[in-house]
Amino acid sequence: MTDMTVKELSRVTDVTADAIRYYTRIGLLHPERNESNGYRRFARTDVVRLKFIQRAKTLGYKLDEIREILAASERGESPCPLARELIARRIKENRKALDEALILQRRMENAMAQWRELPDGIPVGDSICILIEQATAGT
Amino acid sequence: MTDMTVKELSRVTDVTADAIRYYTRIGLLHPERNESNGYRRFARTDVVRLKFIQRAKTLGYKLDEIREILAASERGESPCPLARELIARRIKENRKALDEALILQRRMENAMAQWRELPDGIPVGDSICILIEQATAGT
DNA sequence: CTTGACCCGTGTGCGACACCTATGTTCTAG
DNA sequence: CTAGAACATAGGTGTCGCACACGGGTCAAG
Repeated sequence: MTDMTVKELSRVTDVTADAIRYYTRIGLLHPERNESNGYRRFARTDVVRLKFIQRAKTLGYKLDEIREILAASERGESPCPLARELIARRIKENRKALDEALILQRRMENAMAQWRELPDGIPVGDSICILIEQATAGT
Repeated sequence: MTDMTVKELSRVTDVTADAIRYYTRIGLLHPERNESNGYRRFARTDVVRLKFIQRAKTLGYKLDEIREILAASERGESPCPLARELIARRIKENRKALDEALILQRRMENAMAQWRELPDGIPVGDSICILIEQATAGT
């Protein structure tokens, strides 16, 4: 009786209907189905669950990690050790991506700065774009 | 006669065969086909082209941007104005991603530090994982 | 009863490949 | 000359987190 459709859950949680359907597909939510029309029927507990998912996402967890955390919780186990373990991995991986993005940023900015002194060129022979070739000459 | 197979081009350029096939599919390379067995046949110019693609990638260009640059070059136009324009966009977008990754990194590290003082908890009532709920309490 | 405004479900697309499967080809030993 | 090993190829699927498109269903107002 207190069940909600995708759209209603969307309004309450401020999560798009598409995202909710996606979460359902990958097993983060498991609504029942309305026999007559096949629509998903979400319970009140799904509101709590979905809000939790949003929170976990802001902490960097991936959706399949969130699924594991939810699963542990459903089994009555403490998901905390898992949460600690997983966030350590997220921190490490994000740092790596961060460092790579920083290096790329510097490389791009250096190239653009260097190019301010250089004229455009017409492709000749094996040259395709002199700017790009010049900026990556050392590789 | 001087044509190469995917694998040979792969060895020469140090680009995986899968990547070469992918580039072919999306139109960055356009090899001919061996009539008898359907294999791709790359010319010497494709070596230059593929090496250029690699260089452009290290500068952060996306593959469809590289395709535009190559296209301009093939038409005999200077691809340089385009290259300048596109790198400015890459710099902006990468900076945005970078900033978001930095914010996330801080959020994760703060959470983990905070959690060192907190005990694990068993899920009770609406609580799924007290650590995650506690760290995101302000949102 | 019909028109129109919503809403639903499933399926596809994105980016840049890596990996897998089922053939197909070439090389080698006997 | 051939059986089988060893290698190469093409095409398809999986990745991540959704957004978007398509075709159809539902419901109230007129």
